[in-house]
Amino acid sequence: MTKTKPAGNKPKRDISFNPRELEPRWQAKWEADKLYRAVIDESRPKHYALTMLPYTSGDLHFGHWYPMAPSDARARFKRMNGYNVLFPIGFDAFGLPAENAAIKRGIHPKIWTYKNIENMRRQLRTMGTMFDWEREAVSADPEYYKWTEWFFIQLYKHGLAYRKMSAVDFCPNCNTTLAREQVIGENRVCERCGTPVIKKDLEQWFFKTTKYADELLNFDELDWPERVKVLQTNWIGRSEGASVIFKTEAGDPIEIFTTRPDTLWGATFMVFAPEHPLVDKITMPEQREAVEAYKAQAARQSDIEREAADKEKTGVFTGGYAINPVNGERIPIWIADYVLMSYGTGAIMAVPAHDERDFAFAKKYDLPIVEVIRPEPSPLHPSPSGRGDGGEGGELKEAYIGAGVMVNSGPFNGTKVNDQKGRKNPGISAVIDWLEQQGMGKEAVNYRYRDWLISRQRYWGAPIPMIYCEKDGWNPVPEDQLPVLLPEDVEWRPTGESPLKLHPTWKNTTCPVCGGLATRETDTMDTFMCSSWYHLRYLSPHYDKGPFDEKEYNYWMPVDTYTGGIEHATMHLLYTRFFHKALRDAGIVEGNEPMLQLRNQGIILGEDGDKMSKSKGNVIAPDELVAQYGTDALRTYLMFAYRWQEGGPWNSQGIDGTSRWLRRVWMLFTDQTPPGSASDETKRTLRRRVHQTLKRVTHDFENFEFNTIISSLMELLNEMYKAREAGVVGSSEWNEATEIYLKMLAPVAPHIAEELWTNHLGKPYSIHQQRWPQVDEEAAKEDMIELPVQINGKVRDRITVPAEAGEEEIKAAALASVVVQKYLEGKEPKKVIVANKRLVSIVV
RNA sequence: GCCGAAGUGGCGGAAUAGGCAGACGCGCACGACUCAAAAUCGUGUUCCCUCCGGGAAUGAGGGUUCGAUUCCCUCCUUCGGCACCA
Repeated sequence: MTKTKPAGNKPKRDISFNPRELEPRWQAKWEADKLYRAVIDESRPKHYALTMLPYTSGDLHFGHWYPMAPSDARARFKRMNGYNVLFPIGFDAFGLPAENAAIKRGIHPKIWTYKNIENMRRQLRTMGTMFDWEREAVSADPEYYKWTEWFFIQLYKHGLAYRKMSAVDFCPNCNTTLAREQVIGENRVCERCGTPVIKKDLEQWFFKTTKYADELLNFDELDWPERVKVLQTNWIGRSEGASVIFKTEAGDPIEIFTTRPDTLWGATFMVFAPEHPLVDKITMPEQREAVEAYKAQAARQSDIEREAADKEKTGVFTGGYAINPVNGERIPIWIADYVLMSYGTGAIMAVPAHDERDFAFAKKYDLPIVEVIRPEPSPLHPSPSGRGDGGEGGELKEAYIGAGVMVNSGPFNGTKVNDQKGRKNPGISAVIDWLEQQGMGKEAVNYRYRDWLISRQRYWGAPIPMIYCEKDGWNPVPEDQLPVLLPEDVEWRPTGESPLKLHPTWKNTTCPVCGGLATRETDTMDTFMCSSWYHLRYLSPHYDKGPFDEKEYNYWMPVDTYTGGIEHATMHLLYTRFFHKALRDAGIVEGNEPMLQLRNQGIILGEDGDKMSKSKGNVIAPDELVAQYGTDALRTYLMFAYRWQEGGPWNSQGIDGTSRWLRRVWMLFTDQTPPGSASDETKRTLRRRVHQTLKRVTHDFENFEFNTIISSLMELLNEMYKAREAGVVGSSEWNEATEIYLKMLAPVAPHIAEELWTNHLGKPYSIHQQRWPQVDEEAAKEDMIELPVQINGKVRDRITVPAEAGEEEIKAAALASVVVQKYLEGKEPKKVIVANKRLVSIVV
């Protein structure tokens, strides 16, 4: 046979491609062979790839597939690159839906949860992931939550868990208190159920997350998305300033926090939150009635009403006065609901001339306004801004917030103030130093961040292992008595009250200190506590001498790559960082951060562009699609169709594209094509394309650019079809191409790659134990390069030159072009630029 | 109001370091195969014009540059977060 004619070379088609048959077959074999078992191997570098564990809702949907399948592909890629990869999975198994099912349908949460886990395990297996199932951990197993309880006790012993009475967020639908992070948006709704939360005064357990506020703001060791870092930074809300002690006329100290100590001389009144403890003491008899009425009204209002920024300010005078320490002025004390007890000290100095809120308040109640920062006249603004008549002594029209010079400020007159915060502002810095010398105040930092409220008035969670005794107060359950098991014989009230409270005997116990009668804490822990350390439990899920086996910890931790949704930026991702730092200080773990690299996937929307939800009827069920197209097609669709970090709407026709591609891969590898006699040039070109693709795919895997991995593989497949037509089959280049192609395919479509590798190419099982191929840089290089030639910015011609041609050579070739000559009309070009050997630009 | 991200064909999206805009795929159109359809294969597919050839175009406007999707400024739109935070 000489030149292979396409027509005479119709390959015999193997139409046996049947993912529904081959996928389960390989899944069973891999599992039987323990192919993905991850065990410590000091001879290889480790890679801990973690994806957020699913809640046991009972059904795996695209919200699970989308982070997991591409993460699996990347974990497989890492494994082929010589890493010993740990890619575990488990279940976040405590939580309210289980309890709601119990209330509604009378199924015990434990039964509901574990039945769901069974189904989810089955679904997860159909995904074809390399999860090491022997490391599976379930947070509702006593062998797991024993250690959740143990961690609580360790935090308690290190002073990081405490109990306090305060006004807390309460979800009336979920019937439990919530952490501040779990109250979402300006409507202040419950993170789980969307019900607006209310405030309640309750005594609850907290973790001292604020102790780590500053450290949590430091992301130096983290390769995390900028977005997450910004969200966490804003959430913590650090502001720098000073704390200053004012005094009441009776001499009681009033501590305030201010970011503008440079405006202290302009404080013309003070405002307390209505709940401030000093209010009763300073209120004069004549004002008592009005103050009480105002307090009552503020208490009745919801937080949403009260915190609405555009609401007109209201307040009442207490009759009491304070002394401004910097100038001895006697200034009135008001109460107003725009001052919140929950931020700072619940009391402020009001500087109406330089704060919008204070200005509005002063205008409304006709309180004095004293200017203490005067803008410096500039050529652009000859008259100081904010003034009604532009002149000295004129009335301010609005608060002036900007830079200027201090006036009416005693020793600081003439000091410059810029618009920076804290010590970066010379005026603020000078005043802080002075306050400290005078003993009137000190430099201070305030945070928006609050301590983590951990108590939940629910049954289906890890019990808080604390015991209350009339005599000895609160004490932890002795560690040798852990776990405090959830009782199973409980009754459900439709009201949602915790069955632990109602259980007749469970809460009765003995005091670990005096041995007398005592009661258990009946609240359970926030489930975010369980998920704050699950990555540690995966290390040794059945270990019973501690939460994890140190040998495993030392080898695998920290997590190298963490994937999951951004919705947890200020919840789970902040909690788990806090948790790790707290454990570090308790001497339990090492290192400052638990997860070094984080990547967030986007969201797959319904075909209509809306969020997938049962009520909208736009949910796409993975189970049906696996049955129809096979797992490989589904995995590759999810990688190909979107920028992974962004997501987008589901397109049911899109999956035909990847399904077709895999079929074409199958055809190319299974067609019986007789060897041909392709030209050396054809073989060389094929080899070049293979190594160029390999280079690109390798790069894209590292960078989570899954969509271009698939498109590169599609392009190469098209090239390979052309090369086959040109008779390249039978050459060493062809054999190399097929081998490299399947290795590149293996992480994304593990089943078809294995079938073709083992059963059609007859290579040694398993492709998933092969090494990732090396890029041959020489082979990837082009011999000849084509350069566009621009004349005055427009492409007019193309020239082909040897890849190693120098700039002068390229210039000469460009100027020799007939087309270029035509445009030059015999004139000399003004400029000829050869840009990075990618383009020639001629200016005439 | 403040902070952040993003705007590219009918659609999803590509475009090392400022260098050929629209790769790859979906959809659509036409053709081949077929009695027919599906599947498959092939060709075409940003828009406009006088269709040889030329012009315009990456949310809008301006700037830097031989050259801008990419850098700078102003603005618009969408999405996300925070919000009386002293």
